[in-house]
Amino acid sequence: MKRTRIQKILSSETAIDEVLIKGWVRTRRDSKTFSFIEVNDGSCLNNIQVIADDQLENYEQIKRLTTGSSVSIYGTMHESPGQGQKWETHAIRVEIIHIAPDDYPLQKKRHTDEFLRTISHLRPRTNKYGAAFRIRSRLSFAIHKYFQDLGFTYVHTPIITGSDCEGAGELFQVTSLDLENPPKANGKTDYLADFFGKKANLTVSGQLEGELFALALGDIYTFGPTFRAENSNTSRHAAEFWMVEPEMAFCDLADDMDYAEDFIKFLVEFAMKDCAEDLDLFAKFVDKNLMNTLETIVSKQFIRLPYSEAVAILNRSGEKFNYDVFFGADLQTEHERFLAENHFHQPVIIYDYPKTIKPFYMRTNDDETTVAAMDVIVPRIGEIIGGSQREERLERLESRMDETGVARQDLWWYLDSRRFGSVPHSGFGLGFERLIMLVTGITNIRDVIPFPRTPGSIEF
RNA sequence: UCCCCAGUAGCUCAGUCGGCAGAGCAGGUGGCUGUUAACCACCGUGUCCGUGGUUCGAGUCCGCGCUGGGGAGCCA
Repeated sequence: MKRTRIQKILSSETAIDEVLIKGWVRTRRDSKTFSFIEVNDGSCLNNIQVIADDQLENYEQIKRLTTGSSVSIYGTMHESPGQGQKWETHAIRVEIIHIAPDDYPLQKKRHTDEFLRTISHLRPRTNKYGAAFRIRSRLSFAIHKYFQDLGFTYVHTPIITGSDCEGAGELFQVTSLDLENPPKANGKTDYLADFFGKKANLTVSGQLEGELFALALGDIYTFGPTFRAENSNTSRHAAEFWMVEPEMAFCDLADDMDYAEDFIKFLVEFAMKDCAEDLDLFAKFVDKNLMNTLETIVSKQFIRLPYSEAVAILNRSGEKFNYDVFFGADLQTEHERFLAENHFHQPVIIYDYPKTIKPFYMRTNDDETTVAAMDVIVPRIGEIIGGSQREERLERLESRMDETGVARQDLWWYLDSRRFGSVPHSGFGLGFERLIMLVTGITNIRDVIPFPRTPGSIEF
């Protein structure tokens, strides 16, 4: 007999005669002539309540079942006379697979997120983290569903890259050289002797390669791990994270913003429908205002605000900021959060930033001072998407590279895309962990990724 | 990298003015009960993060370090 997932049993409309349940004991309560065993198998948030009668041959052992122990239970399904659950299982046979000793670190009561982070190998066994990682899985699927249904092509851009000028932060170097004793040429490390014959790094973005495929396949997206060696110590940054980067040919900044807004709305709505039970845990215990926030995202049109107007609003606000706001200054977290949380109370897309604060590949606007860039700012998280229309005009692109100190010869292949059938195109990057934070109300990025990598921390 | 806060039992925390280390939960034993963060009684638990100092005496005050958290920058 095959095991039945608890999710399937509990969601059943009609009684299932016989079931084989395999899972882990969450808690046990003894009565006079029987014992209630709560079993969870990870397939859903809820446990199934098993009634183990004292007539069972191994009842003495059953009474020693501890939290965390693994069991296999064969029994019959019945409507539960008690409150709190529709179905329960009356055990015919309880096989104890493994008893967890009493130093099992997870207690039945609440633990802090900080403690659970020190036992990341066990935290998926808790309600909260089980729910978070089920949602993470469903949202991964939703990303593919969204783009595949629109006819986008999924592209696997490289993880190891030879270009160090992708323009987004510090890089992790990849090498097969012996770091204790590297080969030298003219007193310097000789990268000709390294694995690829030149310096290599982990990718900080698949965008540049993504553009090449958009200019061949039309609409593409990437979804994969991304690495930044920044010494960032915040609740919103990790050294290894997952990013979604769509890139669309024949697409201007307005279309780009339309996609970004529609995409976020789709994902939030998907989670609300598809992960209702898990989401309910977060609405109850993590963020009481979560459902309001999510409803607002789905129902309200995002505010679209040129950077210059954002600066004007901030200056008019009378709010005291730590950083001054003026045209040409990058908007700080405090400014973005003020706009999304205090001023508009909803997601805001800020666009047309001064070119002086943006990278070389963004398209220069007709005013010659701004570029066709956009950031999507959401309450509580801040920036969740950053994107732009790309500079498709070869001469403009080359002069921007010269201005910003990016060597043309290193990106000859990128420039080729503007040499042969160049077209207007746009794209953006969405931080997947930040999306999960938005959807669940979890406030630390370390708690939405199974085994977080941050400066000084790579356990598990 | 910078600023601020914290570190006491397996977990969550209290610890007054510098004077013998203490609760809840978890665990054990017994009881009660179609229970559901079950309940009641009893029992055990310590490198007070490390290190140096001040003091008759330091969990408590001071210096340094480590770890964790919050905020900022970098960004997704």
